[in-house]
Amino acid sequence: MEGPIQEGRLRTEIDIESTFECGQIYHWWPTNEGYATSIDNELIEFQEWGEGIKYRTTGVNEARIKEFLGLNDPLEEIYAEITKDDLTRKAVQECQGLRIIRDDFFACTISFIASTQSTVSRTTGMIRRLCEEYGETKEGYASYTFPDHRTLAQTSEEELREVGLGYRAPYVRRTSEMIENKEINDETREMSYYEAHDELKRLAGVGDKVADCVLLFSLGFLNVVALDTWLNRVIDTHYPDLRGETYRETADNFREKFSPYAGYAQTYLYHYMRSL
DNA sequence: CTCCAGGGAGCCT
DNA sequence: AGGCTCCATGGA
Repeated sequence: MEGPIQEGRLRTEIDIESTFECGQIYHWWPTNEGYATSIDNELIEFQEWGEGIKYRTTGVNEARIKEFLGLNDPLEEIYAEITKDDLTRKAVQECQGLRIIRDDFFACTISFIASTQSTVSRTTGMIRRLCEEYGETKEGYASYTFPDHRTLAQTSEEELREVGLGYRAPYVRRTSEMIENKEINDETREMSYYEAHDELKRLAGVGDKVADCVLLFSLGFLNVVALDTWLNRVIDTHYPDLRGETYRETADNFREKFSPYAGYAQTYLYHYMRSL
């Protein structure tokens, strides 16, 4: 985080408001003109620009910025694949420019462990306080880095509870410890979906839903869906034939219907339903 | 006061 | 494997 300030512009279709506020990332802060966050231990701020976005950063390179924001995802092709009915058409229409990010693995995992049995706004508060307490910032930036696994592994459960994690505090601590000690195989990007899913579930506080969030919002598995209360409601109300006996069966049915971009279908439906 | 929130772990059958 | 209960805590 010591490099010179770098600035740049990217011509692309993206709506940074929905991209940051749709519940796929929690370590972000509002600025006068846009959004501040961190990527891989460097700070960055984005704002809208006529033909796309502009940014300034302490050192994230452009390729990583494009990957982070999902700018390599073919939006028009994705829209064509996931608009299968009036509901998905409406969701795409209302959320135009929402992109799925590739968050840092550790930040994403801890964030979704914190999100369980809570709300997006409360989780955002927890994660912001966690970053403000254990991460780093720099003059001129509104954001903080996400604390590293070593730091959180060495933080006590009581201290973690003070940022509002509640009963999730021991999970955050234990998972940080497991990652710090390389107790899980970190080659998940090279694995099949089921293999990677089961590997992630070995982490403390990570079950089916959180594992799928990490696969989708960090590891680039765009055909993965996270079955939460909102998507379950959407399925029961609009796609009852997709309902299976188990989490896996239902998720597989949904994934098959919207393949190969079921994760985009899920994220657009989630954000659209929550905006009503 | 009760209920619910981007669920998961532990224990039981 | 599948079902039940408890887990903090803020907001409605």
